[in-house]
Amino acid sequence: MPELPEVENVRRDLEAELRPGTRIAGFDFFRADLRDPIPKARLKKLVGCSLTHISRRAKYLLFHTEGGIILSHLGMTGQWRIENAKDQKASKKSAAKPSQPHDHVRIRLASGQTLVYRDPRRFGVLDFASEEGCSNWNLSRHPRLRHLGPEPLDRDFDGHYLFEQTRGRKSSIKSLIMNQEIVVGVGNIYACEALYRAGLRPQRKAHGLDGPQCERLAHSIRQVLAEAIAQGGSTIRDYRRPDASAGGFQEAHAVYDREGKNCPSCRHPIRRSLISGRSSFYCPSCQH
DNA sequence: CAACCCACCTGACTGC
DNA sequence: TGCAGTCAGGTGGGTT
Repeated sequence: MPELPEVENVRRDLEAELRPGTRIAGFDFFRADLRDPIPKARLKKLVGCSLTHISRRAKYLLFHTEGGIILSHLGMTGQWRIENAKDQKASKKSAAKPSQPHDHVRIRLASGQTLVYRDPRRFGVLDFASEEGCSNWNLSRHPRLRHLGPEPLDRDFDGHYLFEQTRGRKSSIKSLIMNQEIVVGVGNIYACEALYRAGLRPQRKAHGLDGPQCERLAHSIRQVLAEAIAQGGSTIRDYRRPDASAGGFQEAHAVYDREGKNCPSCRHPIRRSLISGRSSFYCPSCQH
């Protein structure tokens, strides 16, 4: 579900809602595992620690506490929401039960707020990401983060870098930009949209792109992600911000999920084809 | 090794 | 109405 813009919006919304420095009062686990087992015992040691801030690396959310870092990946359908004390009063007799189907974990805070993780398909991840008692552990050593490429909005991601990465690569350019070892945060929606903006067909071989094309593509990736962040991300079906509101960027999609509809630029019908098993949308007239 | 296929899960939607 | 089939924003393990 969520790509970089959606995860970044969740991060911002949560951080804006939470009182800084609030302590973790407890955890409620309604599920032993998501994609992988949840390290309940490790997480429970964070009770009493204060939550200092929330950051993001790639599509991972990182909840920083005095006692370590909670790492969260939303998979396809993961959502975080905040319940306030008055919401919980209504369900206080069922405090040990989830308030919605597919609620898997609840983090109770001393402020009275509760962070709730919900994930119907359970493709998400919840992990503990640092050594006990050490909040400055080098996150790049974590097995889940170790192999990640650069952030697309950082300086080290540009056309030159992308050109270097495409050399000798026989995969499609779309698969390449969705490869999190090459560049993080780009999923199916934004890969399609960035390739449209760059005028490149998604099935083009990566090694066939020249320098200026890589320059255009890197620029398009950065641009589309930045715009999507500003619009609150894309809501196709499941994605919700922590306050349950939808994103707005789906209105700006030129090609994604628009098979048969008109290209906003030339009015040709948008086509869909499968690339590595993923639906890929493009304009046969504007993209070459 | 690079590049693919598929499983992992649930729910929504389609067509018969 | 129901039921089978298809598809979905991601990732990683196994296989070509």
